[in-house]
Amino acid sequence: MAAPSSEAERQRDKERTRADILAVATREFADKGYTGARVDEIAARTSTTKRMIYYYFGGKEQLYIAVLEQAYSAIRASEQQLDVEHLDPEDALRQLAALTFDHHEANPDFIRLVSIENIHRAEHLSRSEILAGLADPALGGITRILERGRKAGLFREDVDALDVHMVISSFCVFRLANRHTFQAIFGRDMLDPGRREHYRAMLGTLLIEYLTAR
Amino acid sequence: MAAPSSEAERQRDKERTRADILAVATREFADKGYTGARVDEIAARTSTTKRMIYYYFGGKEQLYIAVLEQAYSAIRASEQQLDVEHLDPEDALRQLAALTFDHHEANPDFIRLVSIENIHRAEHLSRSEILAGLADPALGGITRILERGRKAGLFREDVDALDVHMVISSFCVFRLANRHTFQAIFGRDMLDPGRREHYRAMLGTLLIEYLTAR
DNA sequence: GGATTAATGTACGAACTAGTACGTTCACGG
DNA sequence: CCGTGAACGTACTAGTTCGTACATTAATCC
Repeated sequence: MAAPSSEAERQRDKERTRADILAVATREFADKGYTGARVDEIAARTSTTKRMIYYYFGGKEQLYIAVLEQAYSAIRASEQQLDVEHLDPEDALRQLAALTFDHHEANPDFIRLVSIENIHRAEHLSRSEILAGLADPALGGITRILERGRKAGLFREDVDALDVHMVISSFCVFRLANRHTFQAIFGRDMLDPGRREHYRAMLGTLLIEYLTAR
Repeated sequence: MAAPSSEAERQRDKERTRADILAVATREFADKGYTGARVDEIAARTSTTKRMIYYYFGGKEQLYIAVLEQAYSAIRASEQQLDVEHLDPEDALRQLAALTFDHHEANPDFIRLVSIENIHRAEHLSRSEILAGLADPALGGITRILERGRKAGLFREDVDALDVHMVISSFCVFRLANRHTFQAIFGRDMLDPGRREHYRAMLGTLLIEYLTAR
């Protein structure tokens, strides 16, 4: 019975096992934090065993770093698909902000991982090798829009792309990351679909009014 | 040798022991997170023993809740001291934003506790009894400023106090809570003293330009 | 000033958790 | 079709961590 080496369904599959572990680990770490996550729990939810986690990743910490790297890479990849060069600066920025808004809302696990990593003072991310490639995708688009806007005399000069990125991120990240204490204290769910458009538009206007002031 | 019951230095002091534990626990929880914090470590850093943690607080979780409650109470108390009724709406809002900015910067442990509590989906804060008193101090000032600004025809109508509070918090919280990954990725320290005034003024202008648009 | 209780210290245990030693099975090249 | 190594499973261990039983000392009340 010749081996069906033509992929599809093999009993032993390096890639699939690795991906399975990584997916389960992502949920577990995002859910419980690095310290709260349990290797045994991750193992139990995979279709393989704990032994394989150590076989493929080496240990809990390396697994966590692999999770972080995959999560960041996925987000940045989707950010790079943005094309707003054909729009005028104001609309371009509104588009970009709205897209980031959508991205964050669609990826709550990523936001949680970022929060968790910040609790750990980014000690794992700092050691990661993918670090170098993360800044550009996030800033490139903003930089070009800002340049065009300034050349047209529309935008103020005392703000750089990183500042703009920070405002966008603050707004989008806070809405997800802090929604639980916010909800507990103020009784408002920042993710309520009925308020979604309000916030999405608000961020764009906030940016534009600030950048075009005077 | 009659007892020096006139306070000052007693060997056994309910209040002092409790306060000591609470202070040490605040640092430990803010530093390591709820799961990462170690009861033994907290005990070791107090001038008393682990036994006392269980004697006064009952357990790790109750201690954590006590830490949360104290931290929130302290912050809200300082917020209530704000008095900007004598300023015109624009300056009043700028003042309020700047004060929040300063508060957050001065209390990094509080910000970390909030992040940590959000990772746990506010399950502890939700059960706390001080919850009811937290919303008002944070919103009262903004509500009054907004009202005055609207009556004067200065401010837009489609934004409420909670929205404004959210923008202020996003900005201030993000700057502290996410500074580590931000620094790792972009190489910029959002807490750099040289950029402090820039960000502090930026938040005020951001709000005012948005609220007074058109 | 003796009894009572509040406050404190010590030593220990039961449960959990990351990691590993060792054994097994499947795929694949020759 | 068989040897070899990659992929996988089981059972265990060493160390940690929350919590407590038990013993003790200081303050306070009558």
